Amino acid sequence: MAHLTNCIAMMDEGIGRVSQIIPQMPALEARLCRLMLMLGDDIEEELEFKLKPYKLNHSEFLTLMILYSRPDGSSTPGELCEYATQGATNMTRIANALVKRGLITRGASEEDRRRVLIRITPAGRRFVQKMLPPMFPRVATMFAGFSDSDKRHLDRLLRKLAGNLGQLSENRLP
Amino acid sequence: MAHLTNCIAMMDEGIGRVSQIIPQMPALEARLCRLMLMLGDDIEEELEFKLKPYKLNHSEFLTLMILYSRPDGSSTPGELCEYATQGATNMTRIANALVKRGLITRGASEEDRRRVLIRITPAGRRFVQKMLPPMFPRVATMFAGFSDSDKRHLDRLLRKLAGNLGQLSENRLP
DNA sequence: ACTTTTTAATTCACTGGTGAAATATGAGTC
DNA sequence: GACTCATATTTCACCAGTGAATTAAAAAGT
Repeated sequence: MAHLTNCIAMMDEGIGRVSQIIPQMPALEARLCRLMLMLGDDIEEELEFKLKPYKLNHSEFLTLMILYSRPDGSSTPGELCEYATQGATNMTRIANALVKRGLITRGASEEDRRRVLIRITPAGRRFVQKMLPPMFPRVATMFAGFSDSDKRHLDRLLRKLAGNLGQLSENRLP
Repeated sequence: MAHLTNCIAMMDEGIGRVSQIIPQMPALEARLCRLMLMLGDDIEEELEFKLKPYKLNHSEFLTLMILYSRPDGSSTPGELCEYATQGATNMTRIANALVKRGLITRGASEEDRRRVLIRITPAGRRFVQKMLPPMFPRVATMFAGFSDSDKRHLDRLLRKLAGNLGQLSENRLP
């Protein structure tokens, strides 16, 4: 049997038993939470698998895609940290790796000399255009059997969840 | 504005622009995929935040919870790897950490002497019972504003997605 | 104008997690 | 019953990511 299915079955039983011992637990919500975590991990694994032939990891890929999606193909480490949800430390490493492969360039900013300007190269663009299409079939397969309304529903529910999570994370910072 | 919301807005724009350049991209599916990844990361972050006061990380917590949820409170490293989706190497480290804190015990199995028997201690059970309830409010808040039907729908869609992902990961192993 | 504070990026030391090899036991087979 | 083969765990060397300190430049306060 598929590993994921197996884990989910085990999780269902486990949460069932725990909520018998501790009845005030929000069992349904905890289940949804665990499901989101498991699926997130599994999608990440799937993604890393598809990236392996290109010798990229998730965060390098994401960084490159953000640059690719920019009208001017450029950004700064700080901004990339924000959108790739990475620490500045790690962004330094990511940029090092991508520069070494000639997919991006790094140069000093003219206006603000503390800043570094990161720009995707023509080679970087070609690389993205070559590697992206082979990933499409598997992405499409992930949602096989989903009707249009299923997809819309899922999108709506996930964004709603995102709103709540956003509030939670704001409450914990200050 | 909340970081997550910001990232999602940026992702929407980015995918929009990329799918103009590469129209055969399954844009809606890619969006759902990215949403799942972002939310998964964010929920993980939220979880780790709640675990920090107890000096546990996600995988240690999950391992402890699996043991707690077992009728006999015991398992083996191999089985825990399977259900916590961890490599054997890391399970050794996790077990070391939990043994050192007196939350589990590790002993040789009688029947099969290759195996190691891991068992939650009374102290481990007390620890779980003390740390779990304070997490409930935030879990409940995650799904604030979700009707019962929303939750059922989300559960159904996530399990459907899990089924598809299970197939994908089977196809890539052999 | 000059000191203080803030912001951007990097470096360093560390934690968490992985793959490959080592160790040890059990199972199958001739 | 010795000989492969498979299974369970651990050890070792490495990769990815983080927090704290560092460097450098800009902005704000006086």
